[in-house]
Amino acid sequence: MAKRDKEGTKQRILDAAIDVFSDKGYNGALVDDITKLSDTSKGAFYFHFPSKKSIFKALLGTLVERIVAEVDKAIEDKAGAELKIEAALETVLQIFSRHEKATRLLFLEATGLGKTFDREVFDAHQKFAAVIAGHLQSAIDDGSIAPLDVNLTAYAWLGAIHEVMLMSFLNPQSPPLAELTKPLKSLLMSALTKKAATK
Amino acid sequence: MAKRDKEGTKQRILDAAIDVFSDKGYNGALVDDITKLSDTSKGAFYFHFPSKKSIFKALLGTLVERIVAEVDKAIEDKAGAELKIEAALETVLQIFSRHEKATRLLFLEATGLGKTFDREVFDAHQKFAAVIAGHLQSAIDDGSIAPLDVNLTAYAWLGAIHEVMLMSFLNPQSPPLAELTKPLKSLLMSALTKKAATK
Amino acid sequence: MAKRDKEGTKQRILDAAIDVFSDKGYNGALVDDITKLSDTSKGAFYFHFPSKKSIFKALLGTLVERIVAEVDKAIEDKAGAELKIEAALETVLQIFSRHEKATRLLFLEATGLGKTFDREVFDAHQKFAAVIAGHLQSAIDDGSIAPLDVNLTAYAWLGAIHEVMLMSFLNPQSPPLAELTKPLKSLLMSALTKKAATK
Amino acid sequence: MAKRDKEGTKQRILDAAIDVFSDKGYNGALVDDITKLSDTSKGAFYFHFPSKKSIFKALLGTLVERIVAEVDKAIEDKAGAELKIEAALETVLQIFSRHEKATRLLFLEATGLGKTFDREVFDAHQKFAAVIAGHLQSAIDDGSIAPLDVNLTAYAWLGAIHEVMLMSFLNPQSPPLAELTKPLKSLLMSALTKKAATK
DNA sequence: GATGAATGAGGTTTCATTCAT
DNA sequence: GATGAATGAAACCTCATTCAT
Repeated sequence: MAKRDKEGTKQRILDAAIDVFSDKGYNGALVDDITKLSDTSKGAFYFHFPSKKSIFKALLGTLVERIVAEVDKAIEDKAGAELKIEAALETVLQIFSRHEKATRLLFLEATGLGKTFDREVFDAHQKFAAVIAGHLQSAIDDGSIAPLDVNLTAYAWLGAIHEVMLMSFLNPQSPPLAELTKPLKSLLMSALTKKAATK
Repeated sequence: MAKRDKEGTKQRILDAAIDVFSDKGYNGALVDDITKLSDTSKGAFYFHFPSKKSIFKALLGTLVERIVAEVDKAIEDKAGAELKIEAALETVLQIFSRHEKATRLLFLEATGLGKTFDREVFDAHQKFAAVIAGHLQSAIDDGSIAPLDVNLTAYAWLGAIHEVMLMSFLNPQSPPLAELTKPLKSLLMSALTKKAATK
Repeated sequence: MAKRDKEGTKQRILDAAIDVFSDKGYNGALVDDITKLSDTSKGAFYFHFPSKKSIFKALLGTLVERIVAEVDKAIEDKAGAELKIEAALETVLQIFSRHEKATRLLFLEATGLGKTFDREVFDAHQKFAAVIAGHLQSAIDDGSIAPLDVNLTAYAWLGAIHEVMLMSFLNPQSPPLAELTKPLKSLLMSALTKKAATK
Repeated sequence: MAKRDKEGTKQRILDAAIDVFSDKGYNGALVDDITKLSDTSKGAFYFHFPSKKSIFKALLGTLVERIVAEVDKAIEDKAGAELKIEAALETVLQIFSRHEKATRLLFLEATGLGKTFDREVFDAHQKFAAVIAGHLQSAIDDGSIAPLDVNLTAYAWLGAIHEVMLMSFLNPQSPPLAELTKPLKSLLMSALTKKAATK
């Protein structure tokens, strides 16, 4: 009906949904908010998605994959450089701070919904953790760092990142997320025992 | 059902509210659920609290203070021992895992509600962070550990703890939170540079 | 419990009720408002009155009688003077403007309650009309004015008075009720054909 | 029940609302009563009106305008005849007695609601008074009647009409409003000093 | 006589979902 | 495919009334 019909109604709805959900939380977001923002209609919404729940789940899945893919690609490019794990960490932080809304949605709004989305939240977090854990493991395998519980560490890192982001969102006086990236990376890295490139 | 208990009714409502909110999330929790569980009535609920929002806020405030107090006391007792900061960390973890419901409420259910409770969530997290930051600072001051950004570290730790707890809640196959306590503590501690009691 | 216990709890409640009802209307007035303003309690209220409805009815009856009595007495004193009917009219207007709250309650708040208080409202208006009609009749009987439908005239006058009062209450820029008294009296009187004291 | 009528639903709701409000008063009228009588649904009601208050206000405004317009038109037609003011008065009375429900709503049910609808009630009465005052002024201007306070007179007349209507509604034994029309008109007219068509 | 915590029926409003067009 | 008026279950909250103290 409007301008760029190119983009496709479904995509416009999905885009609007990210904004609305990340702004108001799952329950606070009305289907009407989404249709208004996307300049579509209730009918269009329910033509493309069977329910409000379903679009939220779709969003969770999609976003995780999209971000994980972006992280993977970015690391791949950067690799070879210093400690791969450091690159991974930096990339995750950068990408999270770039996709602020999506991240907020994945880590904040998706939580606290009772048992409704437990499965999806768990999966999402797990996928991120898997990326981190994978790179940690490689670093161990190639002897860059001393062995450690990669799983626990991955979740701990994820949590640390999440919390720092949360506080930066909530605290208007906090420095922008971008500025927190470097010190946070240092902090997390410092927990690793660097195997001195012996010899 | 009768006029019993005197002050008891309000407390019973608060207790029930913790259970219901931590079980179903803020929006999923019905005022009716709370009154049923507390064996009171809608009227009693609204006599003691002006709204559903208000009891939730009251709960957030109360729980933070209660837990922070418990942590403080526990650390005080233990103090003198090894690295105080280690005691603090261990205590936090223990207490969190003991007050599972309250913690779940503070760290999970209170999030994802749009901007409704931003202020309260922020305050709650800040108070916990302040405890951790405080002990980190003392450790720095007395030369136990090398200087670092105590604030950032406090939030990172809080997030790490939170995320590990979250995953342990969500993943039925995860080991109980209690078992994760020790390794998590080690992980977090390892980020600190212990000033070798030189010489 | 409070100061002038002399006045009696029941009376304090009745006084408060006039204020609250005339301020907020019947439905808008809460039993709690009345007990708060009278510095008593729900228990006291329901000890003295079986229901909210009942105190309102009691009030209607009481006020009408009190005001009618005051009018009667005032006229009696003044009588003999000029046209009795003019004295009556002036008195009614004066007394209404003195008991603004009671009047507002009787003529405004008591209306618009569906059929609930129809009987009482009808009675109240009728009693006032009867006073006016009575004096009109006397004036006719003693030949001061030409015969006319005293009943219809009485209601018309009552309505005219009521409406002028209403507008003066609602319109903040209206001159005070007291100032409207004289011109209104003239207007109403001018509808009467004064039998020139012939001869 | 279906999607029929297009614009019809809103009008059906408005029509039903007039009936219900004039029957039960504002507070006594339930939104459910209105939806039942209009054979629609709660959803339809709240789709068209944001609140119960709002439909009531809408009704007040609409009805006044509709009736005032009808009066204006009727007078215009009749004009030229005798005293215009007499035509106006007769018309108002006729129309009021024809729109009994609407009138009841405007003059009775809208009152006694505390300060909630003061503004609207004031406006409604003012608009009616303005019509009357306007015609009175013309009569003065063209020399038909002697000068007088047109505003005060307009309100007094409105009140007289209102009260007579009210009593006729409340008193089951009262003659029908139609029969009261003529005598009331005479009464009100008799207050005017007819400038003898001199010479 | 008085208190005020407690009751619970009932009211207004919300909002995901449906469906005729 | 899209529209948006309509549905109605369900939620939050109100407030007259009760009753143990």
